Amino acid sequence: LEVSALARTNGRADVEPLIAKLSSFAALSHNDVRTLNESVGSERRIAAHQSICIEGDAPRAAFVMARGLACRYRSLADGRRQILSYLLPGDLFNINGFLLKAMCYSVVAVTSVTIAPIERTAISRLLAGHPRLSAAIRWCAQQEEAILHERLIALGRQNARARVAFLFCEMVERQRAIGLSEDHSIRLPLTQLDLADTLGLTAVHVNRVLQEMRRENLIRLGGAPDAAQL
Amino acid sequence: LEVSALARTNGRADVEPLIAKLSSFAALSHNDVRTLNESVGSERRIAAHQSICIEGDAPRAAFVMARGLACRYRSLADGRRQILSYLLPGDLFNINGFLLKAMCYSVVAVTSVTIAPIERTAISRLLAGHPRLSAAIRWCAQQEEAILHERLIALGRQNARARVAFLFCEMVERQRAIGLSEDHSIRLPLTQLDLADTLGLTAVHVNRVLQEMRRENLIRLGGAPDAAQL
DNA sequence: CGATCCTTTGACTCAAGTCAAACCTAGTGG
DNA sequence: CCACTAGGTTTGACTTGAGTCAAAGGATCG
Repeated sequence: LEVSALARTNGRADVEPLIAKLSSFAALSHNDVRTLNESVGSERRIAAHQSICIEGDAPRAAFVMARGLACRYRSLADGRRQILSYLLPGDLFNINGFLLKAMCYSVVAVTSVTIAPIERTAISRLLAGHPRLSAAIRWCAQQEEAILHERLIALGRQNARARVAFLFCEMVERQRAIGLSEDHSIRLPLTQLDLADTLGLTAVHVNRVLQEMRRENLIRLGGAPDAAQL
Repeated sequence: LEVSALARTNGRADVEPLIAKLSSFAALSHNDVRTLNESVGSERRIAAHQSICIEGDAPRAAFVMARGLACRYRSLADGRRQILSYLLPGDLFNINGFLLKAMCYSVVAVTSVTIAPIERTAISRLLAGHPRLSAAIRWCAQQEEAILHERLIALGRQNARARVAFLFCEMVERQRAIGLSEDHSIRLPLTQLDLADTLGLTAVHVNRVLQEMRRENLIRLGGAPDAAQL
């Protein structure tokens, strides 16, 4: 919010990843694409570890992720937190946020992130007047729900090893889907504490599981040090 | 909304609970109510423990819960299962189901249940042509997402006691919201195994927690034996 | 009067948490 | 350049909440 000084251009933001994602549901018309482009405001840059919105705030706008990695989380009274989901380029969030009085979770940038706001009126126009876009967006929501379900199953019924494996697979699949990975290696700029807060574990235990997996050559951590972000 | 009293026609199903729920988001017009009534088909009765839909099936129709208690769940390869959410009267499900090729969870009736189908075409008509209804339905979806988030936090970061407490509170609140409970006592026709499958625990451990809570008079299990269902 | 689910109990195990210290960067600023 | 920090990662020793197994009691219902 404060960091937005660096906002890229005067013009509209990059909705390329979103278009790519929606297209994999149904081919969008030229008109659909134009509508999308006109719906988003000028993009905003947010530095890593900066809050994007905070639990309890009144919902201000919806956003499209253009670049980077962010996560939704809730923090508990005792200081622990639970990460609820990750936002990758192309993800929409808070589309229905205006219907509630307050955000019930926080969103923070994990890496440096660029987002493109979508105004309330643009959302209404889009959902009401563009059946195909509207369906595509509902399709995204269904997918997010499915991911939440998967995570619930992981936390409820899988041990630490399986949870870690599951999260890695999710991230690989999602990054492949939006063209951020060609093979099975991804950039995953999360700390072990982040993983722990996602998977309902402690950082110490995540560490042990990761070492085990490395020892078995199930995963390979490679610090490709090129700073290219997500 | 007394309007709906006259809606109990011969053919159509009882959408009273749904109307009540949507109304708590925004007052519905006479027209909205009529539309809802016309959107649902004739109601179907489903006996306890009968499947309503099965993971992998092609989505057939959306439903409104009219009476009873149902749950969505996924079963794992090793026979265990995870319950994802409960459906109470007034809850919609599978509204966006048509957008995926296959159901990714199963739904089963916990008690005897009556549901009212909504055809695909009715959904489209409703979402496209009735902004207020459409918003109300999106609002419901937001609430469901919030419940999923709560459950995720419970499974990820709370111990058994807190998970049980959380689930009971959720059910009390939800039943009060739709007028199924006046005080803080509810009908919760779940076995301890159901609770375990919801909370990521074992039935044995749920049993121990429940006993502890009873000993401390935090809860009181009362077999009010009148067979009145949800 | 079995048969079938649930619930309870007890003894034992184990996956994951806790605590605490050491180690490793990468970044900062003198 | 180098000490100084501050996150993040490892390690080891110990604890504990929840799972497992197995058997015994209720209910409920043809």
